[in-house]
Amino acid sequence: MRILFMGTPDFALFSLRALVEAGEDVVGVVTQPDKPRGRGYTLTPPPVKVYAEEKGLPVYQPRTLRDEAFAALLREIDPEVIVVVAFGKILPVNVLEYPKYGCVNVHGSLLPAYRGAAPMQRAIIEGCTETGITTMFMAEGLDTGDMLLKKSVAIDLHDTFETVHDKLGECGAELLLRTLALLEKGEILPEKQEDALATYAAKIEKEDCLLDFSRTAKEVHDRIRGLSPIPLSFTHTPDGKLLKVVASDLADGKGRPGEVLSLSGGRITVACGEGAVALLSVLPEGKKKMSAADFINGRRISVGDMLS
RNA sequence: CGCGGGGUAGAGCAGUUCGGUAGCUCGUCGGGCUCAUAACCCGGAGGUCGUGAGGUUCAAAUCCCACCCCCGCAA
Repeated sequence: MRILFMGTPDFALFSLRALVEAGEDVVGVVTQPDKPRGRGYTLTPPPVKVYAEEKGLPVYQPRTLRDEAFAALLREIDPEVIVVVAFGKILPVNVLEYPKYGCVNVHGSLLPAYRGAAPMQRAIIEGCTETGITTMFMAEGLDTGDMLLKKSVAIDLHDTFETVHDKLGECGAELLLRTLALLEKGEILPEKQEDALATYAAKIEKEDCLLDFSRTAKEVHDRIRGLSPIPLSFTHTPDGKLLKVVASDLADGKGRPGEVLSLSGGRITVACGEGAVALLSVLPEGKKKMSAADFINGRRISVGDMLS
């Protein structure tokens, strides 16, 4: 099959790499335009572009898919199937309808749960013990298309966005290959989503990252790991400085929510509304990630301090 | 020139405003206490203070100049 791949970040790379390594006929890669990022607004290419160029694949970075220029490009490339993984743009109807085999999307949740932008993070934050990958045909609505294949992946108490992201990335790649193989043979049965059961995983906003220690220890811990290592949850030390939290664990103890209960064992134990969490690794404002032990040794925190 | 923080012993920091060759916590090494210990006590080692046969000065980690590197925010 002539495959046109559309994707942007690292998550999409798992799938693109799998296609390439499986010898699939990837005839083109569409990704977001380079964007100014980081200090000094350096123009940075998306990960998918970097990889695609390494492999000598044609890369396209249209500003919009909704013009005649892209329609013409599509006819020129003439894909039989379009694979979309974390692309970051909505596909217009004319694109959705173009390929003979349709547009296949790899989504990081067990649909219809967690439709939307941040399914992995939301699943962890909400304490799920299971999530997964769904491949589906793309439809006009947001992640509403008919489902093709599904595979679940466990989330354990110490998984983070990073570990789940990688597990699902690999799982997605594997499922994508199987989906395409079955699709080509016509041996796949699309299944409608039960819209009544749908939930949404909204994009992560800054306010999602502020820790609320009045919640239960489990909820605080789930939020910390669901946002680690990107973008990281945060709180503030008594001097008003930002303190991001990289890693945590559940702990024993009780006190006023946000109160630092103990600094022993290289752990910063903080009281929550119910129970306590131990901060194991942090990122102070203007500094780099460090262990809680290092932060403690620098004397930047004392027992009794309130984090907010 | 988007905003900002920083480069001082293996690690995390203080000291720089008011120049006078450096201190804290941890680690490490040795000794002690203890049934024992990641606990405690005593002692030690370890630093060209990012770079510059730079500038100012009797004297610079501390002031000035240039350069290199790291990081946070915002996108």
